[in-house]
Amino acid sequence: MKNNVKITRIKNSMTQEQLARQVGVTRQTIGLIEKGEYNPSLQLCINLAKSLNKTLDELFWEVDTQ
Amino acid sequence: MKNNVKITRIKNSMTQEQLARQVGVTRQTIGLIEKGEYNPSLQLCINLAKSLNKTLDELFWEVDTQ
DNA sequence: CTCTGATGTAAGATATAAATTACAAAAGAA
DNA sequence: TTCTTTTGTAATTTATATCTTACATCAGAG
Repeated sequence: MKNNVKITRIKNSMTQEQLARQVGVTRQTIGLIEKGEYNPSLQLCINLAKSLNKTLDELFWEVDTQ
Repeated sequence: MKNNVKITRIKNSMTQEQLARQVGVTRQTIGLIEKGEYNPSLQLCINLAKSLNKTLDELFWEVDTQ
């Protein structure tokens, strides 16, 4: 469940708390997603992508190989 | 939760049952996802994309506007 | 018409994403 | 050093995705 959420969030100079509020979840949920320990819902992934100005593919598609 | 799963599955000449087995869920789950009534997990979306030879964006990103 | 494969859908059970609360541990600013 | 912000993480609870079983429906083949 590796992804580019953490690196993208930091590039956007956002805290976990700020991102969490924008997408409507808690800071802990963001932390676990960044750590790769959650299997988030599609809707949350879409909200994350929009908040970070990325697409689903850029955040979650074949992250290991890029 | 609109998506392109159903049209892509039909283009690939697959039944719900065949797709379900490939991605490791039940036929009912595929049916509900195609109907837009589920908010599937990211891992399931990735499995669907790989089984259908598409990316996440092609199946789930801004489906309403394309 | 019947028969079969494919699909729609519903009820109840289970698994797990996500919330809530809480506390500890970093890291930076003063 | 202390103070504050940010992050890591754990326990418990809640919400919901998914499974299981089941039955109805629909389309096509015979």
